[in-house]
Amino acid sequence: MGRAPATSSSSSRSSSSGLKKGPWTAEEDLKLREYIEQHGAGNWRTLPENAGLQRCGKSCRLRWTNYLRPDIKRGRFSFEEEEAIIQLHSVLGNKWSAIAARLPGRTDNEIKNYWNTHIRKRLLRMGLDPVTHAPRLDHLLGSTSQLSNLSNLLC
DNA sequence: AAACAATTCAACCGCAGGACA
DNA sequence: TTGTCCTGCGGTTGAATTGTT
Repeated sequence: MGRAPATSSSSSRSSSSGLKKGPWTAEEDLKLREYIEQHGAGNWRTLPENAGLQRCGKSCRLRWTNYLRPDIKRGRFSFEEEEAIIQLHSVLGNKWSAIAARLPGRTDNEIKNYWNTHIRKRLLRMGLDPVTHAPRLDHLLGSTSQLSNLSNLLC
């Protein structure tokens, strides 16, 4: 293994190699969409140059898979979808791509974001551990001091 | 209306692993 | 077997948006 990253490690919005970073413009979206519709994705590394984009292939692939793909279902998650995510997460854990594969039209990135911003908090409010889905011990005991007392007893 | 805090989510990074020469 | 290229994944960041005081 071991090679230079495909993209600049700089956090600036345009790398020293001349590649653009940050939010995509409508014009860039159009270029990428039209290119893939005509030629297919093919090689992501060479796609930006062929499509006339000042982006790295990785950025193009991410934009396509998470936003531009025609089969993506946008908008809020339904109650059924949310329940499905919780159920799948209890079995698969943080395997977001595996969960996304079972939810047509949803991307792993979208599910991961939704989990971290909505579902995780909902489970915590319900007194459930978002990792194990089991009732939280500290929540049941009501305070951290009681928890430390318990751990002292166990030692 | 303004300032500040909290939340959301698009986009990034680093790494793992498959394919291939 | 080893090194390189490429793709895909999970975790994280930070700008934009929304809510609260």
